[in-house]
Amino acid sequence: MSGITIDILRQRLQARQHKLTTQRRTVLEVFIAHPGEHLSAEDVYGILRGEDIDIGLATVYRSLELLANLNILQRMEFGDGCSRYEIGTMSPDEHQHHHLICVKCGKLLEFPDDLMDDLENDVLEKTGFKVVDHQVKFFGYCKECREKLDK
Amino acid sequence: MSGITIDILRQRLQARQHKLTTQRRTVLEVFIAHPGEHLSAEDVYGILRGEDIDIGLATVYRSLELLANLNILQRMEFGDGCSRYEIGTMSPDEHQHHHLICVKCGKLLEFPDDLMDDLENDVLEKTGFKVVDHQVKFFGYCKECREKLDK
DNA sequence: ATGGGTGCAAAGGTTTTGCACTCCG
DNA sequence: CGGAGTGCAAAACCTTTGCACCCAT
Repeated sequence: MSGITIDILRQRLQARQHKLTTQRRTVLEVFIAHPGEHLSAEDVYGILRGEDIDIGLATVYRSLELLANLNILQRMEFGDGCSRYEIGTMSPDEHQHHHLICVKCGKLLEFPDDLMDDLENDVLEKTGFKVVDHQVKFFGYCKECREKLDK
Repeated sequence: MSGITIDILRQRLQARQHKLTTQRRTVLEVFIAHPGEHLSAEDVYGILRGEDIDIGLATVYRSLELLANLNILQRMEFGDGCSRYEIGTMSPDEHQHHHLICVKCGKLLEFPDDLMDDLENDVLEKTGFKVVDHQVKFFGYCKECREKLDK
């Protein structure tokens, strides 16, 4: 449950004197309707086109960047040549997840985000760097691929 | 101390029946000569050009991809529009580092990689996914930017 | 009404690819 | 020698930008 709503978008846009346009609302709605997916600009564009909603690809790019700046979406790179976005959590306390990437089959799994607090406190104590967010990618072998290897 | 040498490159190339060319050796030497830097293809190309070494940009791209596949280089994205590479550690036991990215000034800091083993064991127990490598990015405010904010 | 936002197309930047030539094994 | 590897330029992508028009506020 992400907790992000159009109302939150409206509030954060207002705080920066930006306008709530149909396009920006629509882009966010795509992410609300596709929870857990890591969508690229082209993905979002395609989904909207499939719903017969007219929007310019450049506008999708601009909306994604804006939504990321508003901390509504989180931008990430999986090395497939394009940026991907995922709906972020509403509060920093809510649990995010790590990404597990199988180097054999390429599958992307998720894992609840825990145990990072100790590490972040350690960073603050030793460097003075105050962590507000993190992104963790694990590379390895998923269960299925490991079972195949064992054979 | 990364421990990666040209000999290791030779070995790993041989294991896959690939050839040790001057270009591949030269690209790796750039990383050996620039420890701790996160170089893009263009960076490597520029460095070699500055040393009057002739190499094609496409070859740099191909070498980087190959070296990453051989687990000699590690590929990473910092959201500046290009892939960057860093020399990897020779053994999984050697210590890597996390990346701290200041969202205010953009500075990139590093932090010794510890405390991840518990998390990786947890992943294995709960999902069957065997982690062999990880990449951690922390976003936040560096010491200098925090001091400026406090004023 | 007015300035920010959009759409389109063109430009920009990174990375990949086709093909003839080179050179490692 | 033979085939993998290289260099070059073109192509393929992803993303950004300029500008005329549109529409939230």
